[in-house]
Amino acid sequence: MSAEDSPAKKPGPRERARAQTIADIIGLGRRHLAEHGASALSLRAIARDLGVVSSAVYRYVESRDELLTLLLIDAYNELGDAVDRDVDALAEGDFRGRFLALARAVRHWAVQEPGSYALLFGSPVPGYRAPGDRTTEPGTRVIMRLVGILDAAHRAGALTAVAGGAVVPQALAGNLAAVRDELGLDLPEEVLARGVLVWTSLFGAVSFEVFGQYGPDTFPAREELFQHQMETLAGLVGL
Amino acid sequence: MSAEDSPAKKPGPRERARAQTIADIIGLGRRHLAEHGASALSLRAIARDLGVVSSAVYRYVESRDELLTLLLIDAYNELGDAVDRDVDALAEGDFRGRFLALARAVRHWAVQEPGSYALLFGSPVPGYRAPGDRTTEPGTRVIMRLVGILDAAHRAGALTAVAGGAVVPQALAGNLAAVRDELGLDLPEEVLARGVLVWTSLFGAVSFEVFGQYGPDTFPAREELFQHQMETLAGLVGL
DNA sequence: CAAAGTCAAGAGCAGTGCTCTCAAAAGTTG
DNA sequence: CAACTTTTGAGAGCACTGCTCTTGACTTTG
Repeated sequence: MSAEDSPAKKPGPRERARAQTIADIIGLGRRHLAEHGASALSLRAIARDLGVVSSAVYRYVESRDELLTLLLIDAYNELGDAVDRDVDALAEGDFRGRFLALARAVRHWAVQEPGSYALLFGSPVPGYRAPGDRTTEPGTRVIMRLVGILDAAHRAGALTAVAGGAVVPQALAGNLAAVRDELGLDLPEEVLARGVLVWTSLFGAVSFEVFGQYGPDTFPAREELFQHQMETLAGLVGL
Repeated sequence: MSAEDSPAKKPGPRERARAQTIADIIGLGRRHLAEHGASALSLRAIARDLGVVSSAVYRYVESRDELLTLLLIDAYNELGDAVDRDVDALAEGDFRGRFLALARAVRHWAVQEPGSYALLFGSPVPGYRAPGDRTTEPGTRVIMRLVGILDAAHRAGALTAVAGGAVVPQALAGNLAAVRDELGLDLPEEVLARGVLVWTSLFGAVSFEVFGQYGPDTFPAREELFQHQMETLAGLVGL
């Protein structure tokens, strides 16, 4: 975090070259991620592609885990940017449209970058634990955006009351209230609970597709399937 | 593949010992899976635990991928058995109860065997592709059971009509009709579509929990959260 | 211009999947 | 029971992995 403690001293030709090399490594890392999967990420292979001996890479990246962290942050931010872009393209008051755009953006990015998606939302990499202080902020951008849409819709009175809501048990209501207070939201527990369900369901649907859980040709109309699922989920929270 | 062409000749002391050794290897494999993750599965480590040199293991398991396949089938069947057990414990006509039991069984097994769960529903293992002819049958047991419950409920007229159903687009309706015919179901497209959503959402919720997507202490009441989510999903399909 | 800092290379350690050869053990058969 | 056949385990070896350490060269800076 406090690596460059001098906020804006002078870039210098050296740090520029160094930053460029690190960026190249991340780029190659993403390619390897997409082609061979997260846990097959090899610093040696990256060094080869970089035209350099393996040990040289350690000058720029502390370890394989460090590279994984860099890729994690990079991927989270790319996903977050993609979501922001598509959501912001719609009117602020178009809550349902914004939710559907968010969902489509997640799916689109995931299908296009299955390796990175697997790193973020797939099985945890065996010996690796993400450093929370650097990954939580980028890692929560999508859910923040999602609850933001819900909250805005609720504040605008645009959420239609949903029927057949099961009661939220005491313990869960407490957790939800804590989340609401921490994020400064205005949503009732029932809506927040359904929002969490929508969140997990969205990624469940995307994961099924990206990880190949559907049969090879059970759902050729995957786009339509996903769209229909998201519309159903939108209805579930009254959007 | 057609190793034992004589269906039921004589077990023989040799094949018995061999089968036992393979069973031991699978058992150790499952332990390693749980402790170090799917892609860190090492035949050499298993050989060590087995008290044998690495090359000896290849006498029993063709390759690392073959062992992965064996573990995959084993895990699918364990999950299937767990689900069957819990579902069958309830009356045939208790459709909603059976669905909730199925969901709880999936979650329970997943939490208890995160390694195996990750192998089945997490990121695909880099160089590995499951042989469909041996894994599809055990791999579809849960969804078969789920649609079975839905179909039975529908045939019994126990599915309450759900409001606000988005229309199922043409292409998707075709896919769903094909699935329905192939499985001999009686469900209308709208219900089947929602059934698929429930399916993916169930595993989305479980994956979030098992893969640690929730913050470390955002939802201490995970049991209640899951239960509430499943009840909401049950309502979604009219159960 | 020389000191300080940075860099790539190479050797080396311990681990991996997998193949091969060879001798011992075990079961099967006459 | 002895001879034969099959199965088994051990060991060496290949190519790969992450990572560390030392060495020599190169660039930037005071």
